[in-house]
Amino acid sequence: MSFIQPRTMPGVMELLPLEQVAFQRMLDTIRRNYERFGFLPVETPVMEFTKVLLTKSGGETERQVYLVHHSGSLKQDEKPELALRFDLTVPLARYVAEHERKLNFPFRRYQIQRVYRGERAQRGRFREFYQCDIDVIGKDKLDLYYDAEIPAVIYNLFRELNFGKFTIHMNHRKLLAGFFAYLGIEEAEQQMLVLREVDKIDKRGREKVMETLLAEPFSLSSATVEKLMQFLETGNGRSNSETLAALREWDIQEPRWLEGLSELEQVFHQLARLDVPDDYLRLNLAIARGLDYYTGMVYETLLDDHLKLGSVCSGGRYENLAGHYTKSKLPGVGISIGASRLFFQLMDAGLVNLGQNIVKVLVTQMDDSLADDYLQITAALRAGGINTLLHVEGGKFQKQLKAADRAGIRFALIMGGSEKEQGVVTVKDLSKGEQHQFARDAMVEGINGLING
RNA sequence: GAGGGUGUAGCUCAGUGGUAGAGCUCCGGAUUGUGGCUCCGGUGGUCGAGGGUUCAAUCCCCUUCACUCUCCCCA
Repeated sequence: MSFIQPRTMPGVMELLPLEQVAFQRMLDTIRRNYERFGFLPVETPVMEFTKVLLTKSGGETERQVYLVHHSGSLKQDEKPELALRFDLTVPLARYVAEHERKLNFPFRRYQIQRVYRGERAQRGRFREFYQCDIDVIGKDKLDLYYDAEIPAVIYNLFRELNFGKFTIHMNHRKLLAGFFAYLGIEEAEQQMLVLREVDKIDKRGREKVMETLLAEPFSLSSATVEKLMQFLETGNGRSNSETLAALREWDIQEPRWLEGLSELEQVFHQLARLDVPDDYLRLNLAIARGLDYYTGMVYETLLDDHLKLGSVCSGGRYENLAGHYTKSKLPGVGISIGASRLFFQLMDAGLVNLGQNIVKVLVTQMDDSLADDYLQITAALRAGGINTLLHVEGGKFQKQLKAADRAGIRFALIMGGSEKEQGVVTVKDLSKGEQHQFARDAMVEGINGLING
């Protein structure tokens, strides 16, 4: 008998139970913070009509879309009617356009679901992964306040996620566009290419990037490159307010520049009022976040002690969410956390605590003649809201403790003949090696005290 | 889409032209009511698959599959 090799397709993240517990915790924290800021949950189907998904078509995304058909449906040479979503923004656009009349604007939604991309397998890169998005969508216009609120969400969320110090890097697309126009680089396409090059400074080094920009196909003048670098490095060694002041000194009259600069000033002003400490924020003129549809503020969040992970949360402002589906103009601002990649990388870096089981107590079986008591104790603990497991298999007591320890169960409840006589139970805290005794009728309170204390 | 790398035990990897080892894991034990440490013992591999050279291939050659990395792009 030959077996089929049990394996998953590459590019999916399948976890062991305790890892899953840790991952779930992370998602819970994200959800809790999103809700605290008044975002409402939305879920959309994994599949959408291909027509709906591939509106903007072309380029990288289309190449990565999984098309779907069921076994009876496929007519040869016909593009399947359905496809798997590759992000949550396009489904959101469809959702908002479809339910426009029933939604309250500004519409705030959060969405934590999996998306699918036909990626080449690579470390930390998935074909199926979680995105945790929030967006605020306005009708016709959307107050700049929301652009400030976004970093406030990030700040509160990542504080609670507790991955150490982090920095929210911010930039403004209009400021960039204005500056490029000032440099004489008018075409958006060309700006994108230059920005992409600039984005590689960390990887390739400043000199290399400058060389590239001077050479074909960019062929920028050395004066232009000089100015560009000077601009991009404005924030280096400066506080955010100093950077803003330094930008003012350029004295550029390009309208987009002025608008971007003024918006940045307002956003930083409001962020201070929202109690987001300035050292968690950084006006970084060099970040440009790929996605072309951003038109205003852009955000990237980096963990200070793990810069290699890259941005763990990014997003920005866009002019019109659902132009393909409705006449209404729907500007928005939002962010996305790639939870699967983030979790995977944190696990890789040893930053995920995998020791904690959601099961808190293992009721051990010291004495077979007390089996009925163990059943009652187990039921009582569960009734008291404590996640409890009964080690019905019994066996050597040592092995029972070992089983609890290995499973990451913190407490072992022990009751042998002597406890039975005294009407008490012994609770061993395996994480500390301490033992406590509680009266049978006070054990729930006692254990809860240990869990919370 | 372009270019590299690697396939030997559950995991991480050694190794030799004469059909294989280590560490970790796992299982059992070290006086029968106390885990993690230590010690002892044990399970476990058609050496990715197919073909070729050879008396003989895990090792050499060819093919293939799988995995993986970089670029691209992104979460």
